[in-house]
Amino acid sequence: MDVISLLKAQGLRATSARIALLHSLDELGYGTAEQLHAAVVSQLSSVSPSTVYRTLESLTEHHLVRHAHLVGAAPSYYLARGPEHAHLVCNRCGTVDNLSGSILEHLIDDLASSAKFVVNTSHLSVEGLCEQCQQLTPTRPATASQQPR
Amino acid sequence: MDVISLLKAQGLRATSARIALLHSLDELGYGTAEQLHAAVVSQLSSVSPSTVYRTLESLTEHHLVRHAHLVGAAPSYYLARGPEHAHLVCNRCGTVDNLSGSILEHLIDDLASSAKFVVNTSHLSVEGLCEQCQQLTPTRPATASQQPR
DNA sequence: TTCGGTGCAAAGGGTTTGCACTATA
DNA sequence: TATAGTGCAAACCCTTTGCACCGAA
Repeated sequence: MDVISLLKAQGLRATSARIALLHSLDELGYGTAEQLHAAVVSQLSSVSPSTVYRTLESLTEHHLVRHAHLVGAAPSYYLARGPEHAHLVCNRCGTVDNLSGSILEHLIDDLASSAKFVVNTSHLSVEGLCEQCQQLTPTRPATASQQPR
Repeated sequence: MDVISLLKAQGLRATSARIALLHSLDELGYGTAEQLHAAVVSQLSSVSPSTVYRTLESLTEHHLVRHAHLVGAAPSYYLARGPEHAHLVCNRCGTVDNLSGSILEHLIDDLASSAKFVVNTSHLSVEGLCEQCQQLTPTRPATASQQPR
């Protein structure tokens, strides 16, 4: 990932904090502000939480980053690659999968025709059990997180 | 609504704060802790926020109340009547509709077969535009709330 | 050199907790 | 009367903001 070009193409300065944040997002896939702050600090000590919050806001405005409400209160951020999509969140292992393409379209069409409701795709996240976790536990245990605190 | 019997059936004391909270939930349909606190205070002055939080927790444990993450960070609480269901939330007017029955089942079956994902119904809320709001505005304005602050 | 970006510390808002008091049963 | 429930105030946590300094361009 040429993170520096991405930033410069948006007229943003390629600071070490931003580079580290984009790399963290690339590695983690998804992360809350707190999780990302922890990840950035592990690469680059002494990055303040406020920088992470401000950077996420700025990157979101410049369409390099998007966020979704996956689980719990805090939004999870991710790199904006490709078109907006919905998310499948596993309540057991915390894995996040994209929900897009024909499966998503079918779901949208279905709700439009049966409930007369136009779904806002970018805000859609569906919790449940992924294929692997279905085999492990028929019952749903306490919420697990991909990145435990 | 015989709120007092509901409480006593659960071995809970029928205090004025709890009665007012249950009545507020009945009237509002859905509300965050803050919205419900405002509603309770308007009926019964001097109910502290902490009582509302503790009461919502207690009522949830006793299955009189459920909550969903409808919009934004704070959970919205509602009276637990009937089986658990999903929600359709209009981003424009804030209306919350139940998503249940065959439409919901079809959606669940669809995701199970196409994405091998078992949906957690009670945590599912779908944002978008309700039928009325589709006719008013093709574009999505700033988030409105059913109960503006 | 300039001004976008950052760190620090303080403020802010919503939620939780400890403790003494109240009021239901 | 006993104790579940409450009010108050403080503590808490996450997030935002003001301001002076730093460093990328």
